[in-house]
Amino acid sequence: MPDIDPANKSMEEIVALCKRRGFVYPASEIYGGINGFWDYGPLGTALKNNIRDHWWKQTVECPPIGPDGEPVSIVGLDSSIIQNPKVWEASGHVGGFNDPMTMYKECKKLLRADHVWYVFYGNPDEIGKYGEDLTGQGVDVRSFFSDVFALEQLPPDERQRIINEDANLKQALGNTESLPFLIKKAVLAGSKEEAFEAAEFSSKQRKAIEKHGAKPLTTYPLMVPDRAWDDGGSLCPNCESRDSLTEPRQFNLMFESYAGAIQSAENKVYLRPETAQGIFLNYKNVVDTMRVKMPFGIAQVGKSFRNEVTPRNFIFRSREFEQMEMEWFCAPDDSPKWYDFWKHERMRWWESLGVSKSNLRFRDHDEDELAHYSKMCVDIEYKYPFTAPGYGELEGVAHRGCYDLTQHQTHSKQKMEYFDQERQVKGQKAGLSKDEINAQSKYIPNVIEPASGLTRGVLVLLTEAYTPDESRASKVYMKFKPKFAPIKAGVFPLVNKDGMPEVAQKLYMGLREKFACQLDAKQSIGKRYARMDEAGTPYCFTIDGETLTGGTVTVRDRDSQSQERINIDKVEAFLDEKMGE
RNA sequence: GCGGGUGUAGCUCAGUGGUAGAGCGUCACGUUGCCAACGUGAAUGUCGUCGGUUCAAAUCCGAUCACCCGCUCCA
Repeated sequence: MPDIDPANKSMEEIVALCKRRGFVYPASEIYGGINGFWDYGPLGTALKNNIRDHWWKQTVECPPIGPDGEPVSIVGLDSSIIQNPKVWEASGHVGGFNDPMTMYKECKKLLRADHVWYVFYGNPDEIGKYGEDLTGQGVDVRSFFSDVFALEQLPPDERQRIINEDANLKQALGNTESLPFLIKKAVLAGSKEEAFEAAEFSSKQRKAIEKHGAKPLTTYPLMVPDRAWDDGGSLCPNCESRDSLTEPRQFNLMFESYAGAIQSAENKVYLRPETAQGIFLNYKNVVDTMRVKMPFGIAQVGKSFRNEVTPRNFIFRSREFEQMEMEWFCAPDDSPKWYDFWKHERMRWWESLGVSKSNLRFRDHDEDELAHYSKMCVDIEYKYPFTAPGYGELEGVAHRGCYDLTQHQTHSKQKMEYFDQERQVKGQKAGLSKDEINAQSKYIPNVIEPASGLTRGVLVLLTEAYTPDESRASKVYMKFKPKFAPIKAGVFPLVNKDGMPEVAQKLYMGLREKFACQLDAKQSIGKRYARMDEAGTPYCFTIDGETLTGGTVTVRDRDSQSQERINIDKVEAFLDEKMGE
């Protein structure tokens, strides 16, 4: 029984085999490579295409049966990588996710600046020198903090009254994502405990603050995310050194380019960081032209681009990668049912690729790590050699609510509402009022998004297939499920004479019309088997003396290395059957 | 971004200042009777790149790039 635990597989050896056998090459290698990019060789391309085709077939052409016993309906799409830049403003990718990073000079710990809280010691005049638009909402920081500190002196009831009357404060408090909201809520609360409650700090944030709180602070420490000042009273949660933060650096996570020959701010465009937005952009087109009705899905496979801070771990995190995403549109009140359905459906799908159950798991996201768009999210994780005994993300199934369509409705001024006629009819039959019927049948759909990394899928199948075996000549073989193997069969004359090559040639010519296969008469039979083991070819057909007299060939099984004889006329049917399994 | 490590033939690696090496693989020819058999022969390198020191650099120094490990990030 081969060892299937990725913890015992060496990433380095997998990378070496990938190069040696033409699965994955370093990109632009002859120029010294380029950080974060990889090229897929002939076998890697075949493997990737096999996974992609299977996903497309199982998602678009032959989708599963839904939880109600009805077949689900999903259509395909191939949207442009470059879209109107407003798309990324609406989606929140511009602005919201250019995470600034900051580092403690003392201990070299790197942090996301918005995960750092800065502690002020309470003198509004001091703070005044940072007078700038801290809030991003046109609120001058000097007067803002003066206001806040003035408020702090007042009894809670009085504070609340003033906030209610102050349009500026109200506005700041209106946006729950905004910085002033957190600050003000924290400051205006009556105690530290209350501040935590009021500011709705997550457990993680709380912990960081608690650590600061161990130091002598004023009664109401101000936790200001998103900004660093060299003299701003910061305290490293790691080494507890004071005031040693560097200026936050802007990390631009989207690739930029210019549409048109002249580079200027007006024609700046972005390479998409996810395929999903292309689907949302065409949601209306699909509804209007494809006779789809709720619930339904739109699927897309394609390249995406992210300027990862640290591309690492082979093709696991590269800056150019490929996604297989499906956006499932449904009525809001049906969304938990579909979230649950797709969560389990996607896990089944990965298992159907031959990935061991023991190497896969679900991981539900904590509330405080959810993305801006997401209500619920679960990752399907795989135990990669470089994460083992831990796991790393392979696919995310996110409940995106109506976030994206609402955003696009707001930004584009195009109606994204769906009128659900089935619900209308149902309402009429139930004798509901017109208003009630409208309320139930008019809605912006909710979206469940199973988004998997195709290139991560390649990595998983490579890892999963990689099987060291000291007992065989190649010392290792790639145990792909036959359906996904880049080469399905080898055809070998046992020796290159006595009419065997001619028979092998004939068999090969027939098979190649249907299967990716290779004819090989060179060198010893053992070498040929060994080569096929490393390429992961599941079956090898060998023409020997008996073929010439009895019309049978041997089939050599990659995994067991055992042989059986079958009639040469049955080879195609044999492969057909094995590929279907 | 930081710290550590590595970089020599397709792969694995030896080579600590004096002519660029081995094993495996690849290719050709011969052989072959089911698991990298054997014989003969062949191709393959700006020693990651750039610069410096030196009569002389794969080797010493500096910079840079890529990969690996750890930290960190990953919408």
